[in-house]
Amino acid sequence: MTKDDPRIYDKPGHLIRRLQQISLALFMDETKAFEITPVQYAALAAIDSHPGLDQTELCHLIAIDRSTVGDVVTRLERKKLIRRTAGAEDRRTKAVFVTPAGRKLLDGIEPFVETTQARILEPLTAGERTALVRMLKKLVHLNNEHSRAPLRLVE
Amino acid sequence: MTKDDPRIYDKPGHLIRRLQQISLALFMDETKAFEITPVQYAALAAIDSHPGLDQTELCHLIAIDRSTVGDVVTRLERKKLIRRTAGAEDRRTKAVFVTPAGRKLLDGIEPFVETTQARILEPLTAGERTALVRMLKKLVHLNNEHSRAPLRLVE
DNA sequence: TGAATATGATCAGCATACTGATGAATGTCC
DNA sequence: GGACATTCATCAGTATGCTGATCATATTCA
Repeated sequence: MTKDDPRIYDKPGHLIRRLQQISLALFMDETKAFEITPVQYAALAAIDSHPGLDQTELCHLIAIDRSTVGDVVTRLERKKLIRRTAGAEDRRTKAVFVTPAGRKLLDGIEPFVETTQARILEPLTAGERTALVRMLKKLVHLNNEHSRAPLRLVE
Repeated sequence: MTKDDPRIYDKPGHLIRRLQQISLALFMDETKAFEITPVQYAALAAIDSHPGLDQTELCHLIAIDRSTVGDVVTRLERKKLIRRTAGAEDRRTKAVFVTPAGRKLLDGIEPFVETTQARILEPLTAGERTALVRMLKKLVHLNNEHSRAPLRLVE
């Protein structure tokens, strides 16, 4: 048979889903010694750059849903990579901080994260890589408001 | 603050995750009257093109995990969009077929799926769109084996 | 001040994915 | 023919991500 169904293949949506699967698999393979997921890594790095931010600020920075950030933070806390304290001024908030163990993980994992990114783009030429990243940024920025968790930078 | 953390933004992996979020949100918005997800749509279209295929063949066609395909098929069956029968030759397998209701949905949803794809790529120029789809295909094909659910065409 | 509104965190429920295990049926090789 | 391996579907467990709701606290405005 081998009908290349045009309703599926060729579709950007389907290709994006596939690429996300592959990107995830490469990250997990490359960083398996650290037992951390891409989202957990993004959260940890963002907290490291913005110590004491609350969960809502965190989900704006890394563009994950408010309903998801609680779970992610709980897992990082369970692994003792971050700690959580009740907000000082606003008692509704919880401030998050990277622990020494978390900072150690961030230092150790960095070269493997770099390798992951290189492996994702490996099939492309140097020129294509630059063009792709440029277009991905353009798409993500200009479509930002279409996701429930739009990126917002902390002022 | 507004530190653009280079450990996150710029990274292809992060941009791909964001784009997948946006792509999903646009699909769900555009096709909400049909109450179907992108993966369910892909499965339905693939079954329509290959009547009677089994679940393993299906997951090779649309590149989802064997552990996931069962859930997806169950949901499509519950909505009466497909039906499942025990395999004739190999009694381990379950053959799947699109029902008339499923075919009707496929016909009705098609223009909305097209619109979704256009909305995803809307921020790009015509030339960029072609280039992006070409690069996505290249990445997905050449990285195919890196996902647990590599695409395989039915012979 | 006090009521309405907004916001932060959390929860329940659903859908997608992954890993790894199991049981049933099939195939292979000696 | 029978032991062994393989394959198909499924299940348990974990993680992400969404919708929509709830509760507590803050803020705003009449």
